[in-house]
Amino acid sequence: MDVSPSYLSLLLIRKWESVFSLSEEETQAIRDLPVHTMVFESNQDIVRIGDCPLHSFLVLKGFASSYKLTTVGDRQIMALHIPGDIPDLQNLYLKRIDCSIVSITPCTIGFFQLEDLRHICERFPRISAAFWRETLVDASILREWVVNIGRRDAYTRIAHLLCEFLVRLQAVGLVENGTFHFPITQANLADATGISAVHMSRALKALRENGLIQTSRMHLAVPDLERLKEAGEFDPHYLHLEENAAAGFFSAAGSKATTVIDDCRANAFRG
Amino acid sequence: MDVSPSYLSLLLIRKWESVFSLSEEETQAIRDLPVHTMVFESNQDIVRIGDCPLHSFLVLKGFASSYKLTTVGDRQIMALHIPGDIPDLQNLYLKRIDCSIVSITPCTIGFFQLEDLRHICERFPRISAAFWRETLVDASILREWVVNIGRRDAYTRIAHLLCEFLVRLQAVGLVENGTFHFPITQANLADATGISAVHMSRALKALRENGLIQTSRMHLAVPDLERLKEAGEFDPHYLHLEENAAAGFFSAAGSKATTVIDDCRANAFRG
DNA sequence: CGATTACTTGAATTCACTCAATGGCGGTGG
DNA sequence: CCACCGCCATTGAGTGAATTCAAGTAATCG
Repeated sequence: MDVSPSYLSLLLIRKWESVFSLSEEETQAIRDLPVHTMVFESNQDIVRIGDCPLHSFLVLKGFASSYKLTTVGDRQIMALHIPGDIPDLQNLYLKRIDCSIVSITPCTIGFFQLEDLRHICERFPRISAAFWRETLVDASILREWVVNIGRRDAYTRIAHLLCEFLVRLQAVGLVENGTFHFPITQANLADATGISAVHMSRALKALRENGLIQTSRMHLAVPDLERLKEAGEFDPHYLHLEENAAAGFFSAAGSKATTVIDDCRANAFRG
Repeated sequence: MDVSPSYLSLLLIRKWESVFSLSEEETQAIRDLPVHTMVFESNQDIVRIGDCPLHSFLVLKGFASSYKLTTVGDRQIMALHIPGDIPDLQNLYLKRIDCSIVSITPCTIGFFQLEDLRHICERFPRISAAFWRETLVDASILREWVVNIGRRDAYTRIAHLLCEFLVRLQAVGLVENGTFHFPITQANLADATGISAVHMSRALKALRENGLIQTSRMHLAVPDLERLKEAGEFDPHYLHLEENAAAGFFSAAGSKATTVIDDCRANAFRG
């Protein structure tokens, strides 16, 4: 599949209009953002810790993760990125990249210049706020991860992570009947939850035996989301979805707001 | 001690000028931000999870922490806040507060209206960027916390936390000869590192016996920071300090940049 | 001075880890 | 088409780090 640059902007616009209704001029500015598409294999570093960033990128297809290595060589994943995410948006105003980002499945990535983005943010406060908000939601997810890893046992922790993943995928239309494409190894899940790969296998088995999940090679099914939420102590508030009322941040909002381009949604991510 | 509103703005200005050099107009806008000062006892909630925020606040004196409770009642602290921090800046563009913030020592707090802040950010892109950057650094710290809690053992984890605390305090001039005011209970430290209070006691003892730290009731001394850094696998890059070069984000920077008001620094926080 | 809170220490337990071996699946190449 | 290799997942056994429970000490405060 090929992905046109203009399609990229649709993704961004769609994502935000639930929160900020953008004017014609604003959406046009986003459309004009030059984007360069690239495809990655699994397990390829997209950006590396310590580098000085000139670009940022949007995930169009596939999953990626942010991670760091300890001096002992252990790996910790601190974020999972799904289509529609801008995993390294934080680099917009940070000089050095503080964590590496790697594709965990084959990925289609849209790169753009940070400088271009900074210019847009300077000119359009509302777009700036929309991007800013993205990074704030990411931080909120990180806070929940700290709680999850710090205070919940492996079983609960994994249930929580899977709930989060499902709900986020749902928000971009990648879940059907509680089932979604899930080509993520147990080793990756272990690195994301701070447990060992062996224990991950055992805990997943327990979740399976309790009927909370069904796993196949490439897919994961959640027959009863409510039960999984309960098992994972999952409360979706921290994801800050469905906050359309937040549009009120700019009460005297600009000119004519664009209507959503809805049909870009469903077909978008599915391969 | 009393803290004048104008003093608050000095704090902010000082903090940022190392990264963004602000124009007269911009510093004035910050000075004009109406601020309301308030004093809190230890262990008082300053903001509560679930509320809809209208204000944000700056820590002027004392320490605070962001936390959440699990359904079992366990507590996890996901951020420690020191003077100069704006702990809930994330609420600027999030509708609901996703974690509570509590004073862990007596605190002097400066409140301001989020609406006022949004207006400033709309008018001054560089101020917006400066605030934004604050939230990005907070997120970077959260990522490191995920690594710390997820992949390091208790001993290393605590050493790391103490290093971070020391380095951050150093940046606002609150450390003398490796010694700083540290009226934080072991229970709080335990909640911040995701271990039990009992184990915290044991691990601190080990750190003491290895000569890495000296504890007294209200103070903590680090005789050899390099050794503690090594023990904690601590690399300060993630704090994104000393990035003055980042001023280059706005190459065609505005009018005449203000000079630092240096003397506001040392006397500021000390009680 | 008694009450409360913070810290320490010991003992037993448990959750999760490491090490190690095995089984399954998918791709590759003879 | 089958044999082989590599990756991933599983399972068992033994270990270990951190937990809970419990008791006791030290410091602080009204």
